[in-house]
This record gives sequence, C-alpha cells and structure tokens, in this order.
Amino acid sequence: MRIAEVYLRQKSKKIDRPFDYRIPDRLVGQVKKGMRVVVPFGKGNKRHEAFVLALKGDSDFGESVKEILEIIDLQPVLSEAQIKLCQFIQRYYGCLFYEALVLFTAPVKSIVTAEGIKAYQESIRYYRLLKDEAVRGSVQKRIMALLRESDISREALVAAAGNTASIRNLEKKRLIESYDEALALSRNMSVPTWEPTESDLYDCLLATNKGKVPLYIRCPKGETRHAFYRRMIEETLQTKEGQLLLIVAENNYITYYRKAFTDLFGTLVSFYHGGLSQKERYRNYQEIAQGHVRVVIGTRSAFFLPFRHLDHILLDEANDPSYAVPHMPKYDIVTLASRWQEDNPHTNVVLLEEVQGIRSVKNIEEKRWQEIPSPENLSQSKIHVVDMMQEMRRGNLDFMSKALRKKLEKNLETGQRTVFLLNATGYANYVFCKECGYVEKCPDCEVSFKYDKANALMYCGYCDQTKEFTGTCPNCHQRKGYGPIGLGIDRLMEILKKRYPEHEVLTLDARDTQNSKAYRLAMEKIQSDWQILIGSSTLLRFFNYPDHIATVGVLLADIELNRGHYTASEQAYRFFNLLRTLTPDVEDVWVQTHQPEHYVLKGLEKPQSYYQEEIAFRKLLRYPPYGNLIQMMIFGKQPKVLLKDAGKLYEWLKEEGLECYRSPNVMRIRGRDQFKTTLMVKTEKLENFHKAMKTIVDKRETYGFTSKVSIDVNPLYG
DNA sequence: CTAACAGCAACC
DNA sequence: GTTGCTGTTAGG
Repeated sequence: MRIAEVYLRQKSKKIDRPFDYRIPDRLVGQVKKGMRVVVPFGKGNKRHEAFVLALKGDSDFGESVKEILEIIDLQPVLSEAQIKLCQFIQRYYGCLFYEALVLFTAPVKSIVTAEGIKAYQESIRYYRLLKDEAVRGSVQKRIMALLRESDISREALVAAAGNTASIRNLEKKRLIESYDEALALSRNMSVPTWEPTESDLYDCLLATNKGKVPLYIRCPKGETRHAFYRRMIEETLQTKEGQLLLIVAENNYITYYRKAFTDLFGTLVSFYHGGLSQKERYRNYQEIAQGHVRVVIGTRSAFFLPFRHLDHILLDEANDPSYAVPHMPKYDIVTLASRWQEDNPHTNVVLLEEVQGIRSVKNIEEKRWQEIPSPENLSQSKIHVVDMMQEMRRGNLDFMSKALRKKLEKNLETGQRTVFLLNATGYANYVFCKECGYVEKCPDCEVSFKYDKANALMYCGYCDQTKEFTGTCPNCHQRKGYGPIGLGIDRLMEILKKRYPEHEVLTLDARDTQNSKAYRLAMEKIQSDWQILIGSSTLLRFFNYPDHIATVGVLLADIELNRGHYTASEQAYRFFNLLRTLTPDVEDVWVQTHQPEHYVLKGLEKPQSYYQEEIAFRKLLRYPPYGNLIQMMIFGKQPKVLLKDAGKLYEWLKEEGLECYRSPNVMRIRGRDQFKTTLMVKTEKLENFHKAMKTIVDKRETYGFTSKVSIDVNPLYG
C-alpha cells in the first residue's frame, strides 16, 4: 500500500479525476483514507492540497508518480461513507468532485502561504484548573470559580472575564493552563435519564418491520411531530454513542427547537445552520466528530457534518422547497439521505410530510420507501373553490367574491381573524397604457415591470433594473389611461384599509424573511392584534400564528397554478392544503380562481383524483419522477457570446442523440453584470446525459467555449 | 533573426 | 488551474 489515490482541491473540469502519488517511507502508516495531504503537481511541481481517497499497492503510471510531501490532518476529515457520497454527488449532479468535497469539509481550513499550502488544522483552546488557590482579583475569582466547575473554551472564558489580561496572569502564576481541544477533551458526558415521553408515532415506528429503506410518515406539523422528535432524541441518548440528525427546513425551526430542547438535553444537542461563524462551525464539526454532541438539529448543511455513529436521520417536511439547493452543486437532501441509507443500512432515515408529494407516492409504490401509518389525519377545515368567471358574469367585478366578502365581514364582526394569500408583491403587476396598449417591460429580461407606488418606481422581478414612474406614457405621451394594472399586496392593503378603516390590516412578504432581524420583527408583528393579514407564499414560513384565524382566502389561485414549472401544480396543491392547517382553528379556506375545473382545485376535495391526474400528466410528458429532466443554465458577460455558446452546446447534445430544448431568451442576472439562458434535456436514463457530457468535455473543441454552465438534475422547484 | 503571442496538451 | 511547448507573425 505505497500508492495513494488523491483528488486535488481545484476547480477545473479537465483534471477532475484521481491522481496517484507514492507514500514516502517516513509517512507510511500515517497516510489514511480521507486525510488531506500536500502534493507536488504539474510541470512546476506547485504545492497542492489534495484528499486521499484510496490506498493501493502500485500505480499504472510506474516511474512518473511523485511523492506526497506532507500530511495536513492528524485524523481523516472524510469518512469512507462520505467519500462514497461525494462520488455519487459528482456523478449524479454532474459537478466537480471538489464541489462535493467542499460540502463536507467547509469547516476544515488550510492555510495558503507563499510556498503553497501549509499543513494546518485549527483547534480550539480550552482552559483547565492546575492548582486551586485563593486569588484576590474579582475577575480572577470568577475565572477560578468557572474552571472549578468544568473546563471552558478560551472564547467563553474571555467573554466571562471581560479581558484577556486576567487569564494571562493566572496562566503565568501556573494556576490555570490551556490545552488543545483536538488533543484532550473534557466535557460532561453523563447522560441524564428520563421517563420516556409518549409518542404514538414513535410506537408506530417501533411496530413497523423496518426494512433497509427510508421510512415515510405522513403527519401534520405541530405537537405530534414535536413529541416524536423528542422521543427519538431520548432514545438516541440512551444508547452508548448513537447520533441523531434532525434536518429542518429553515433557521426559524432551529430557534424553536433550541428553546424547546436546550433545557432538556443540554450540550448533548447542538444546533447547526449555514449562518454560523467559521469558528462556531468548526467547533460543532469537532464536537460531532469526537462524538461529544449526540444530536444535531440543523438545516440542510448539517447533513455534511462528520457523524461517527449516525443512527437516525429525520427529515422534517421532506417536500419543503428549501431542501433543494439553488446553486451548484444543485443537490437535494431527500436524494442524498436516501442514498446515504443505501450505503449505510444501519442509519435509519425517516421522512415526514404533511401533504404527500408525487415523488413520495412513487417511491412508496415501488417499495423504495416504506410508509408508516400515521395516527393522525389532516385538518378537517372546509375548502370552497370560487369560480371568479361566474362571479364576473353575475356582475361582481371586485377582486373578492361575494361569498368571501360576506365571510370576511362576519369575521370582523365576531372578532375572528382572516388571512389572505396573494402571491404578488409590490403594488401592481403591470404598468399599461389603455390608449395605445403600451406595456412597460424590462429591457433585459422581456418581462413586464412591476409597480412600487411608495417609491414611484417600476422594477423587474428578475434582475435589478428599475425605471422612474412619471405617469405619462412614453409611447403616446398621454397621461390618461396610463397606469398600474393588477393586484399586488401593497395595493390590496390600501384597498382593505380604505374599506375597513377601523380594523388592523397587516402584510407579510419576502421582505419579512430577508434576514434574522426582519424575521424577528415579523414574528412579533404576527403576534400583534390584527384582523386581516395579507401575505405571499412567505405565510408558510411562519408558525407562530395566534388563535382565532377562522378563514384563509386565496385571492388568485391562478398565480400558483400557472407558474410554468412542471411542479407548479404539485406545489400549488401542497400550498393550498397547508393553508388549511395554518392553525388548528382554521374553519374554511376559500380558493378564488378563473379555472375552477383545474385538477388541483378539484383535488382539494377529492385528493385521489388529484394524484391520479398529476401522475398521468408527469407520465405523459416524461417529467420526473417518471423521466429525467436536466435544466442547464448558461452564464456569460456578453449576450451574443452566450447565445453562440448555448447554440453550440445545444447542437452537441443533439448530436449525442438527446432530446434537447433551448430557450431563445437571454436574461440579466440580478445584482451582477451577467446574463443567462437555459437549455433543457429530457432523457429516460440519466446515464445517457452523463455519458454525453463526458464525450463533449473530452472530445469537443471546448476552447472557444467561455460561458459557464450550471446543471440542475431533476429540478424540484423553479 | 528574435520577441511576442496565441493555441494547445498534459498534469499522477 | 498552471506550465511549457509549438507554430505563427511582426519588426528589424
């Protein structure tokens, strides 16, 4: 075993493959799979960081193999199972191996110096008591008291002391000393004991004859799930070293569980998300790798933490769009978790959904997932589908149907609350001239401008182009007839405030979830005393709704139904159903539409018919999960070059025998001086696409091809 | 004749 | 990505 197969930490497709290096005598026995090493690479023997993926006796490259220069890590930073998953990600999502590696090793650093890469591993300084003597200073007393209880990190100690001089002085007096957490660890490892919490779901899980496949539970959010998670955590902590990962859709759920679980389980549970600082990430990484943290509640990035004995992966709300990552590599957590379980049958993967997704239906049908009967049913709130065409024929031209208006006014009288869903931000969707028919459009994206009344601006929903609203048509120069058309949240707010001046009207849209501060403010806003709440799809990202929400009204269901993505109807179906369970109080949901015959709306009353139609539609057009759809985005600085490159790629894919479609449109990218266009490939076997791409990269004249390409394999949400 | 430079292939 | 080799060409 004198040869190591390594992958370089680099971003070029051309050398995205393993390279052989000899292990020098002095490092024999030390180099292990999953470790990082420094190797000389290329004509100039430049020092490169590389990951050891395999060890073997000899190499096909004979005398030309070079020697590993040094080791970066003392312990592997990637497990065998993680290496396997990296290879899967590279293959399945068509990304660089490096991109997959980064997912798993983001918290692990290396230092780049003038000579190349320097071997380096960050570690956390901890302090411990050496001699327990009385000290005089109050700060020093506090430090001693803290250390008497347990060892503590330098960061925490500095925070408690308020200065670093006191710590230094105590260190000088040899009363305390610091040590490297990577080498020595001390933490309270005793596991508290509980009376196990009751959870019907847990009992169902136990009763199920677990096969070696992911388990699926259809179960509403809220108490039932909470109790189930709690029981699962308790059971995990009773084992010797088992670990549990609970993945939730977003940070706010973490906040919720932190409040609920910290007191119960203390430091055995940690909370992880992408917003942590590098230091915090690193600490979590170490503590989990060393088995000190047994339970992690985190967002999708927590999936890549270095668990040692991962017994359970629980995926909360498995069809939540946030599990599909929008940037390269465009992986999705459900796919990765299922794959993980295939390679690691000892890990128990449990997927939960409130409204069943099409992918789940198929996987259960084909016995790739096993369904566990859920003890609870969905909300019983009533659904009314309102035909707005009929409403119009009857002379009601208002955006609100007579029946919904009646219900709203009844709610206002009886002190009940009403929520409206309107998935259109801003004041109006279009600016239009009735005299000459002119529509204001974004010059780069060819979509109509939206209107922001407060700032007298027109803006593009895709890029960041804006245009001043003058009130005069730039085409026919008339003021009459030129103005905003369509209903946006801001306009609806204005209208409802005018109609019901003595009632409190609130809005909730994407601006309220932009950052944690906005989020916190929005949560307070929701708790305040309001009668009418108007929200975009952002509504479902909150869960602290007050009591007495009697009615939810979807003002324009057509927006959700006609999004043009193949999952639009599935998302709409899920969305409308989730509105029924916004709170347990909801009595009725009103869905206003211009197409009452749409199978999604019919399906709200008869779920079976919805699933039948949806599956038939996917099968007919060979959309996922009944076929593979690859969406490719091509980026570039100049629209002309971009279109030329897209054309080339399109031809190449066609010549490889693939069913390929291209968009003639070029769009500007928000916040950047770049443009994009799209290609789409449909194929029965994903392998055919990967083969074609490999042939293109290897054989074609790709030198003139300067545009960047991102690949989205079976995009779930768009 | 050289210097400059793009085009290209290999990197273990 | 980085390096160095190759063929081409402008300039003297």
